[in-house]
Amino acid sequence: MPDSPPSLDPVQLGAYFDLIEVTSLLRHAVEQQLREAGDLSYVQFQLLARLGDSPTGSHRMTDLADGVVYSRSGLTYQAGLLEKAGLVVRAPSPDDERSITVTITDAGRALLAKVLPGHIEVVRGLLFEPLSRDDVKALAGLLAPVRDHMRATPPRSAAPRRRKGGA
Amino acid sequence: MPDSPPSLDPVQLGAYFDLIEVTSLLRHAVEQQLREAGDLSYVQFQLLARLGDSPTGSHRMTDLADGVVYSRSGLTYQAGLLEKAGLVVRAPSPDDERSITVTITDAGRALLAKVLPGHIEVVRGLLFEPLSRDDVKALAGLLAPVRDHMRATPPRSAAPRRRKGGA
DNA sequence: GTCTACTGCTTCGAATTCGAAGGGCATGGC
DNA sequence: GCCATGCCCTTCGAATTCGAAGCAGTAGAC
Repeated sequence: MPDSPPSLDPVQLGAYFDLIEVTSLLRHAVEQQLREAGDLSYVQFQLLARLGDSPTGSHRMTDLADGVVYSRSGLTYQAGLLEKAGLVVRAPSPDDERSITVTITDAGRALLAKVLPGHIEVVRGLLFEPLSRDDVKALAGLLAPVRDHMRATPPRSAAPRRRKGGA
Repeated sequence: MPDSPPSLDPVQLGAYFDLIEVTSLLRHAVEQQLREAGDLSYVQFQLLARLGDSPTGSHRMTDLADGVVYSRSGLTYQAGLLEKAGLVVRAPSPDDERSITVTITDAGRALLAKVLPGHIEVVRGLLFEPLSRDDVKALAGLLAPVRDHMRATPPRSAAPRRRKGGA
């Protein structure tokens, strides 16, 4: 069974490469800013931001891990750091006894509020500076379906190596 | 000195979040595929791909590091692994005695050829599946100026806190 | 009621990452 | 020619990451 032609369009290839490079550069810049502004790593910031966004200020561990695309063990580690720093609190979920609910503290909100403007400044300066309002709209319109598609796609396992006789 | 309003448009925010999530998911999927197909990390694959793309099959260490947005010490480590695996060769540059030229070997090219189809398959299936040809063109058209802008922006230091008085 | 399968989080060890510090070559001023 | 400055790569230590294994709690079958 012959593979499909093993190459992407030059345009696709360029888009893919640029996507990787752009996010890498953005991530490095953002990490540096967060480190300087509040001694936070990007993951930590993402976690705080996600908690701060929640109406209750809380999330389950697993949901947080899925939200920021992170391993569970890594999240345990980071949650430990954040808790030790007094930025979040962990408590067993009243509902599921095995579940842990993470809640942002006032200190966490304060730190978030402190670093957020600088963060946004970097993102705007690097990512949105060369884009018009319509450009951004177009970009958002392109990314949304991709995001949904990726979320829907079997997230982990499902190794296609499985040569099921039938399929 | 009043800051600009410290928030991004909802559209901008959505685009930013989706960008991060999409690349994170893509990266995880790609890493898993590369690991299974050829026991390569993403960085290693990027390095091999970059070398394979070069007309000479070679690059200086620094250029490689800049190309894949990586730290120099990290590159030294990875180059060591790749060399130990026989996928690349390191040699002092004939020109600059202090510079090291990394060259991909036949084994490196072979491995690259072996994992590339699967890699492309994953990228196409996750990133380009929900996008039309015109969508991809639009995406490429949006990312290119951002990439150039980021490249032009002071790559490392130069904390933008510097209120450039004159220029 | 009990057993089995599944979910949620944590611990553990190994691998990777980065920044700071160090050693060697190159370039321009004198 | 000689020195100061800067670039290029490497070593070093500390921090972060992940997957596999382990420990609970939950849900459904019987």
